[in-house]
Amino acid sequence: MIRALPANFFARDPRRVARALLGKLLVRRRGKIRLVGRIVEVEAYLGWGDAAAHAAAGITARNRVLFGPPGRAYVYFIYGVHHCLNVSCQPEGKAGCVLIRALEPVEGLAEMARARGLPLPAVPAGPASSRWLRQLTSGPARLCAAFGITRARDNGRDLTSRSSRLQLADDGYRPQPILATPRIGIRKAAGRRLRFVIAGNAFLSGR
DNA sequence: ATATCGATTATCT
DNA sequence: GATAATCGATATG
Repeated sequence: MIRALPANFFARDPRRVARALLGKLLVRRRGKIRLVGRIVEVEAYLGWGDAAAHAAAGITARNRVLFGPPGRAYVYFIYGVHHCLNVSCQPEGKAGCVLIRALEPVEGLAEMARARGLPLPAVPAGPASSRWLRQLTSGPARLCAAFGITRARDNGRDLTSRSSRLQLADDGYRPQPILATPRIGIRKAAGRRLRFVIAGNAFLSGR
């Protein structure tokens, strides 16, 4: 039994949402195909007093989703190449979000591989294929590619509605322990420990 | 094993 | 005109 997370789940401080999102599922429905990944790494970006957050300079054409209702997809394009997925937090009018940084692939692996431009593995199991599995969704831009998430397609999308093609869902899994570390790839506010991971999980981004 | 670099564009100064 | 919440390729020890 899996159940979409309701809007009120996201209507609070991004730090609490971030921790609560670990172990939840990202689900993309495309006709008969279903893509599913378990969230293992996230970062919180605050609406106020966080120099690294896109919301820091106030509302702009790009970041306006952050100031809207909770539980919406904020998708941005970066380095001229990549997309990244966030979910808006806090009640409407107050900014904040959580960046989804890594997933453990659960369902639709062949579709994800195709979307990533990766060849199917010659061997379906064993340590050789764990490297291949890690390539699929271990990174914020990788998971967007695997799930076909783009700004044009998904920015502003309601992730909480029953009919949404893209959802965040709970299947009852409760991870632990959770580790807090500094966020990745930012220059400002680099010391704050607002990255949260499932400790020891094999599908975290980076080294 | 780690380090550096290029890609390519939206956004903001 | 500079910068960026990244990735993958290439170079080097």
